[in-house]
Amino acid sequence: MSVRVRFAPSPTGFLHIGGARTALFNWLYARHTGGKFVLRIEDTDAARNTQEAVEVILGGLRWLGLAWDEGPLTGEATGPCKGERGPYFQSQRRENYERRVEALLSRDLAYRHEGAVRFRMTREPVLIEDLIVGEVRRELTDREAQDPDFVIVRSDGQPVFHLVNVVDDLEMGITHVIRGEDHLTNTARHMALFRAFGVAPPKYAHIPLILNADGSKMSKRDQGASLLAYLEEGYTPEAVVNYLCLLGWSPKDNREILAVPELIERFDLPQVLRHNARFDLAKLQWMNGEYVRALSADRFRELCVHAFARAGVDTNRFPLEYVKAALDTCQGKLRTFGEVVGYAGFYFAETIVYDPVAARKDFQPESLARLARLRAALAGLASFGAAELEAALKRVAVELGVKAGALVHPARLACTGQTAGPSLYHLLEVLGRERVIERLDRASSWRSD
RNA sequence: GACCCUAUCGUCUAGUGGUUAGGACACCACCCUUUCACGGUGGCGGCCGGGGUUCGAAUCCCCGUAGGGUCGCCA
Repeated sequence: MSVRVRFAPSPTGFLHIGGARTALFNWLYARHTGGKFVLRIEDTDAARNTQEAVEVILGGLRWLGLAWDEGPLTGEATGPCKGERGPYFQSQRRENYERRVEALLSRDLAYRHEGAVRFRMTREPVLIEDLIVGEVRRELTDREAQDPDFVIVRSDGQPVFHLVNVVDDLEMGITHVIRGEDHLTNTARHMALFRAFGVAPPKYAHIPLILNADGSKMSKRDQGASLLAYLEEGYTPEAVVNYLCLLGWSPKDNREILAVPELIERFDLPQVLRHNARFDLAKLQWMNGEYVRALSADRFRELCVHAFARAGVDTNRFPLEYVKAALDTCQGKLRTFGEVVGYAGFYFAETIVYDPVAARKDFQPESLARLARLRAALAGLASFGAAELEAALKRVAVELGVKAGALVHPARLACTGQTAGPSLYHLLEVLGRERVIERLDRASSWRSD
């Protein structure tokens, strides 16, 4: 039997990082087993579902590179889809639910009550054979013991999650339900529903949840909970995928950096952990840095330009060669592209802002006097290349009887406003004589206040 | 309140009865170096607690404790 898994998000206008990982695990499992990955939109709650909200999900999955074999092609519920088991929007599957509810009603497996339809839930404990958690014997809670039945169609006629989820999984031929552990205890209801429809339930695999750094539940509003935020802050999808994989799954051989083909080859359900994991931004940043460093020069520049554009800096105002040269001095220095704006913004700023603490330290009168000597030397340089600049600076340092650092630090601050940045000599070359002289002159008139 | 899941350095994890409990991130120190980053070397740091089982428990069992989840006419 060929594997069919699905990701079934509700379009809330938001793609949770935990949801993204659920999608990833489903996708990896499908690719690993040669099965199909289905995307189904659970838009039963019409009020808060919009086309844009669906696009957020599609965009997020596409960014991560999680291509679905079946499902919507656009955010429009009545729009084009691929796959033979559609529609893939629950809002378009109304008749399926009605037909199934009728079947249950006719066999007295469900009943009408105050306008709603309720399912006759089994009173017996339900045994769940979970592929990750193992065997779970789910007993009724005290509230359920009083009335185990549950609503499957609301009095307004809208079918409820438990019903639509099961009907769709059944009709779409889903073989493995890989979802968050928050659904584990709901699974008893779902299995009972499958049995009521006369079919064996799919296999279940409940994956642990992703928690905040402090161990609390990561909800929508928490920092870093939105997948989109990582796109916006300049992370690469490869790094996010790699990091997300390592949350709740382990290749078990101490490897950390794993490319997608390798993940597909090695990922499997038995190695999924059983305990929740906390989201560690510092590790993601490190991992992203690993990927950023491995990027080609072209892709690196492209992503830098995007980051600047998002920050409102239009690098197109500058000559292409200048932009390329400027960004090339940042290669290997960044962890995320969001950082490039602060790191290399001085290349594209009219007037730079000095780090106040550094200015008090590096713009002492004696430093400014040395800077004046450096300015004179640089102004007369025949060639403004990094090698010549370095030689000139060191020559001036010798003449002044100071270490190179006594010139390097004030010069860096004067030209970039910062204490950290690209190689000084290279950034001076890129900036060019005119800008450099201009910035050295401006620094010379700096006064503490 | 009831039910379910879980528990190894701060974090992510390896470990499945005998290991000096390993790795990665973070942190600290030193080296490299024009800054930063990278890289290198070293360091700090852990089996939640208590009972068993066993010649021997991080590992198996029980009880606590803690964290998470669920018990909706939300998904």
